[in-house]
Amino acid sequence: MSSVQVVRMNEGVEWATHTCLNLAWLGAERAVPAARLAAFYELPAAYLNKQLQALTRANILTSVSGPRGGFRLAKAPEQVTLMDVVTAIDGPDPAFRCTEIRQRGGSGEAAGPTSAPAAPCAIDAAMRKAELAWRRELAAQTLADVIATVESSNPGVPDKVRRWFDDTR
Amino acid sequence: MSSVQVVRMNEGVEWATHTCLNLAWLGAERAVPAARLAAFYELPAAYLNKQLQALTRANILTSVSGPRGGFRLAKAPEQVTLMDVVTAIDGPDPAFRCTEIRQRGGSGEAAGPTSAPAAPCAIDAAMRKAELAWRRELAAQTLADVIATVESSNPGVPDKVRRWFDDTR
DNA sequence: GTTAGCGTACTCGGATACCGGTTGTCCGAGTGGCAAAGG
DNA sequence: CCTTTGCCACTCGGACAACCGGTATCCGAGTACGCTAAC
Repeated sequence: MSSVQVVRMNEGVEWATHTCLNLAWLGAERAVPAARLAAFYELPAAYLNKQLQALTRANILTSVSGPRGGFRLAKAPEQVTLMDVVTAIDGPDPAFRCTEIRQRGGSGEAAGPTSAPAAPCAIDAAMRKAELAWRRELAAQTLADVIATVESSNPGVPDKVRRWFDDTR
Repeated sequence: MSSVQVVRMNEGVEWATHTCLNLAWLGAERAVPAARLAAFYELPAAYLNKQLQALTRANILTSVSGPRGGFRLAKAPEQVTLMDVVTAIDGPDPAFRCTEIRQRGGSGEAAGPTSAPAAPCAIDAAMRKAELAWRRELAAQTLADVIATVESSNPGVPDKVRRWFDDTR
């Protein structure tokens, strides 16, 4: 009843990040269709396609249409931060939106000339500060960092990925 | 089209926090009904009531029924962090939920005995790290800190609040 | 005058509808490759 | 054998529907106050 998990982040973020990792392991030479990328994780292809389009708009991937087409990384993994990916999928807006309710009702009118430039909302500032820390932490981690972590704790993964995408040619 | 602001936080967080500030300025002696607290910001009373119930469940407020009833702060403002408020309203679950898609499809079966205890998901770890920074920042700010900020940049506010709640007795 | 009892009005609390947005799906536009035909 | 040309299959891209969770609302349970009436 009370556990309503509201701050939920878009689920496509997980898909997009994993897919970016796979694309990095496969190299930026050949393009991989969305359908194949989706099949690797048994995801709905059309919906993953939607996420990849968002990544393309954000210049994280490049897309090429037609046969032999697909997606590939637009930059080196060192150049793409997790913040970039999250922003591309989840949008650029902050989680906490100050709607300035303090200006309404009781506090608003009674203060004579409303023109008094109210100081910035302290609550908004505090929330913004916390979100900034979150963004800074996300921006500090690149795809290359995540790749390094995976390869160190699970060295076989890159080969396995390459093998799978080659076999099911 | 692309700007879909997905990570949005529950709007009630703003209402709840502002209301907590007002309750702090009014003192913890008398209880204030949800209807009056809502009227101050011209908010829908029944819905704010819902948020205040959540704060009560989290032991941030105490509620008393009947005439002369209402809500009051359960602790000193120094004892309540913004993290407490956000958790009470938005729920305790993290924004990023790792669904472990990496276990499915191509990577899952082919690795012989699936029993191999896969290392923790690196993406999940990175996201969790960022969220931890966010939580730490929220936990570092108490209601008292926010109050101090407001009173320093806008000294008249506390009196104005008290006056309004006294006048509309 | 005092006190016990009752009615009433006010408040929280949870159960109940409504709506916007994420999730999921589909079809059209564009493009490169392949094959066949002609030189 | 080489070149050209037309067709076709494959891919992205954005438009369309469905389901879920936040938004908003309402009515019932409980309580303290105030009034009345009896002692």
